[in-house]
Amino acid sequence: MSRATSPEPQYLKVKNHLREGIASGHWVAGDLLPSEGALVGQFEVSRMTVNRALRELVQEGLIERVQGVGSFVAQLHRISSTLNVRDVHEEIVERGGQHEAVVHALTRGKATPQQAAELGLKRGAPVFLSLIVHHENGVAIQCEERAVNPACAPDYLAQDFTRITPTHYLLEVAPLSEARYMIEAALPGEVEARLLGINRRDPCLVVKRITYSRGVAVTSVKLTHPGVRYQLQGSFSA
Amino acid sequence: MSRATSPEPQYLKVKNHLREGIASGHWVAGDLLPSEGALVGQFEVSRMTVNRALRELVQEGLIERVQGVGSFVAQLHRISSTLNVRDVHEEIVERGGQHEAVVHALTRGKATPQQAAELGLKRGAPVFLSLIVHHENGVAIQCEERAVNPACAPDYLAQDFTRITPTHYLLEVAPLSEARYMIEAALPGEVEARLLGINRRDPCLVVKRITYSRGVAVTSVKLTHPGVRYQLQGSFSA
DNA sequence: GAACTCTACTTGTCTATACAAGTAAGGTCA
DNA sequence: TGACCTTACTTGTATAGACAAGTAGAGTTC
Repeated sequence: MSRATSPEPQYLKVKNHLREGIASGHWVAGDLLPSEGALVGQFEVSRMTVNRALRELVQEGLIERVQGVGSFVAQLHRISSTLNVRDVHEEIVERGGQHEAVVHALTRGKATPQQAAELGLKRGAPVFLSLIVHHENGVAIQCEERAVNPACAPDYLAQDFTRITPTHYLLEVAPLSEARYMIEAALPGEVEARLLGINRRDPCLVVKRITYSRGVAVTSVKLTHPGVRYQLQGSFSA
Repeated sequence: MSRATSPEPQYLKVKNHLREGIASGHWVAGDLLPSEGALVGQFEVSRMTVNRALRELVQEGLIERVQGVGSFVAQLHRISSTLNVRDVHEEIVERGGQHEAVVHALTRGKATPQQAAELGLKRGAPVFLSLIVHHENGVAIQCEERAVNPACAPDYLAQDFTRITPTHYLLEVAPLSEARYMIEAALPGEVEARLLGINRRDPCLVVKRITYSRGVAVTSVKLTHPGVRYQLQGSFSA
């Protein structure tokens, strides 16, 4: 091998050795892996280096370790992956498309019982509401219905959401600490169908999300996408 | 508990200090964080300990580091989360429900062009096909249409899929190394509608997934769920 | 002004060592 | 047999020091 590229760090050698052994089936789920001491001897590196490799494999979910016992190949019976629920603006721009947002409503309202429950407010308490449709190259691809906790974003109603998305603005105002989401297929309501320019019998992919900042619910949002024009997709490697 | 809790490790103190500073907005996205040397002085620990804290924060996506420059608060403008695409059996059992699988087809067939492309086979090459409907407490909640690469699971057709799910079996036979998935809303085909006992106008949540083992495509599957009875959901904290 | 060098500071990796804490197995003793 | 102790081995954490590699800015030279 030429020395042009920087040499692979030692801890990566150990890590890759174990990763390949697991991927190839040399060790299968539940198997006991070599101890740190054994790997130190095999690779002639210090224990800290081996330890780093093993710790990172734990963080990646590939192995499990038990103090006093050993390291084992993790059970991989759940397929877990990173799904990015992205800011629609970034997503469109990344695809090379043109993003346009149309603000259909931006008002103060009273919390419905559901909104109150989601945001941790009292029924009828004031909330900020927005209804925005996002277009990609002129085609509507997302209807965004949002309720915002006024305490977290007092200036929400003064923003120009044709220039910055609510997602983006809220992440700046209230740092994200936690989120809950739900994905389902549903038929659009009358409003959504009209705004998206689709038939009421066309299936839609609906993402509902509540985001929290420092334990306080900031906003709940319902994103409705025409099923034929929008897919969530991703990939991962374990 | 009468026993005193073990003292918090030093690296966690550093980590939590930074995490709280970011969560509270003391540092916002893009800000320069204290250098390793500064944290060493502040916490009176060794540089390796500080380094571990910072490396783990990188792996968690909270900060970014540039050699020779410094450590910065990461831009958190994409909400990223771990979505578990679970084995339907585990999922139902965990909810306390009763799982039943009905095998409607389990045969050898010839790869359609799409199946061939997905599995990396030639058009018309032999593939194993299965069509299974999963019920929860007697109600159909998932229609599983699967094509399997015979080279990866030669005994696929001999399995009893009323006792073990294909997902579970295939994960045992071919260790998972990579997966691609796609989630969309769509109307069911005639077969899916009949098997799920729903109307052809009822929206469905469709998950398509191709899984790989050691770089070889093992199986492609289309999971159709009645929109009204099934949701993907999850949560995460950053 | 432009190109260059030097320096200070940063992160990236690695070592040798140390002690703590948890587990398992074997031996001892009542 | 059963309770206890010892021992060997494992992982978890922490240290002080070292060198490599990358960056930015100040100063120097042309």
